[in-house]
Amino acid sequence: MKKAERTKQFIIEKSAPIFNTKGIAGTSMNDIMEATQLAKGGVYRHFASKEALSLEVFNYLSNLMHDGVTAVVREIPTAKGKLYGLLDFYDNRILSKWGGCAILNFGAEADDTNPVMKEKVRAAIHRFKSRISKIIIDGQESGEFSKDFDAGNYAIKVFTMYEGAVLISKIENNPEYLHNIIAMLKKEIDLYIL
Amino acid sequence: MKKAERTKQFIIEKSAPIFNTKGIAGTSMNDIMEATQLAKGGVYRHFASKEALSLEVFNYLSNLMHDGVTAVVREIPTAKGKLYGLLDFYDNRILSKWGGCAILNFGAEADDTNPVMKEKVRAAIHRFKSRISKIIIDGQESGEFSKDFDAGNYAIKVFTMYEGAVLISKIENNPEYLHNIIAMLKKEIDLYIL
DNA sequence: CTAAAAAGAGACCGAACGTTCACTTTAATA
DNA sequence: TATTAAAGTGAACGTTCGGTCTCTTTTTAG
Repeated sequence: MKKAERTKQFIIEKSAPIFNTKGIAGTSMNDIMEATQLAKGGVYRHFASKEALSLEVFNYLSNLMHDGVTAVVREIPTAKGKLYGLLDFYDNRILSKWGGCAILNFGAEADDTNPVMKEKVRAAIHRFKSRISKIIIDGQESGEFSKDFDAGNYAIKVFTMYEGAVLISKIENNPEYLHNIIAMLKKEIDLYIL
Repeated sequence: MKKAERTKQFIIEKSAPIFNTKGIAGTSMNDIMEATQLAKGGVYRHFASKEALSLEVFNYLSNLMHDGVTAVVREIPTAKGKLYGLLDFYDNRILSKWGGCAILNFGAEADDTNPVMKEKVRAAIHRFKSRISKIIIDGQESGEFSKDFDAGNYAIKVFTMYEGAVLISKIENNPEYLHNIIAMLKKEIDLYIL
């Protein structure tokens, strides 16, 4: 009863970097068997299909990032500090870890072919944007940020520049691109501090 | 002697939207046969492998965009006009056409697994950035733009925001995201007009 | 400790995969 | 128009794919 849940989680964790680097179509169940050292039946007892596993893997990666940011942001009192902390988190954790951003990898693969995954990615993007917007609006209400700070606009800017920077950094093998983009995004925050 | 080249080009053009939407791993040679109405041997006479075809498809898509921008930019005299024209081109052509941006699609799939494709994507990104930088520098030399306009920085900003905007627009089925990002990028140009 | 229930192993399935090649058809040349 | 070279066909190959199922092993509960 408890073993099953542990094994299931184990499979998800071992599969995550594989799906995130090789893609869903590019990952075979043999890859999963090799990574988990389980036989076919051992994997298929916990997941109905490769597609079901891939969905749980995306959930796992998405939540991992979300929870990581949550832990960082919770410890910081100011809105500016929260935004800086969030940006630093993405600057430091994404590139080296598990083959980059899951939203980018799964999103680019799924958008035209996989409506179920596409919806999951959509939800993850929404959560990402909402958190940034909320921090800004809270900061405005507490008098930390100017009312000119357009929360929605900035959130989208963070998302787009961040995803683009992850892409170019990975293709160029150079984390400086992401680092510079994060620096630009920080600079923009400072413009609206009262 | 001439037929071969025509057929080869025909295969590339028919395959391009398939690879761009389904990915390399997600595209089968049967898909290509169906799209071209050719038999296996008819395709394999012109391409040594699926991988070879995918590389030529990326070249084709990359050049298509590049040449399209070239044609637009050539007709416009001012640097500001050229940048606006370039941005409008990407705003209008990418989303509806063939499943989005090839750099994003092929780049996200290839970065961890396909060094040959990765290098091709790298070159395409470089060409993209170089063109934008050059327009800005020319505009500075002609006295149209301020020397404060950081060409390299802006080029990277265009690339990252554009790719991120394509991603979110596709996932959300809403071209407005890309449209708004293009508008933001245009606004930034205006800051540096003398 | 024993019995029942759950978890895992791995042989097996049909289908789909990328690729090859002997052959037929078509296009180019003289 | 006849000849020949090139282009295209499609059956067949071995492999790998995702997935199933029976059987063994391990865990859990009484």
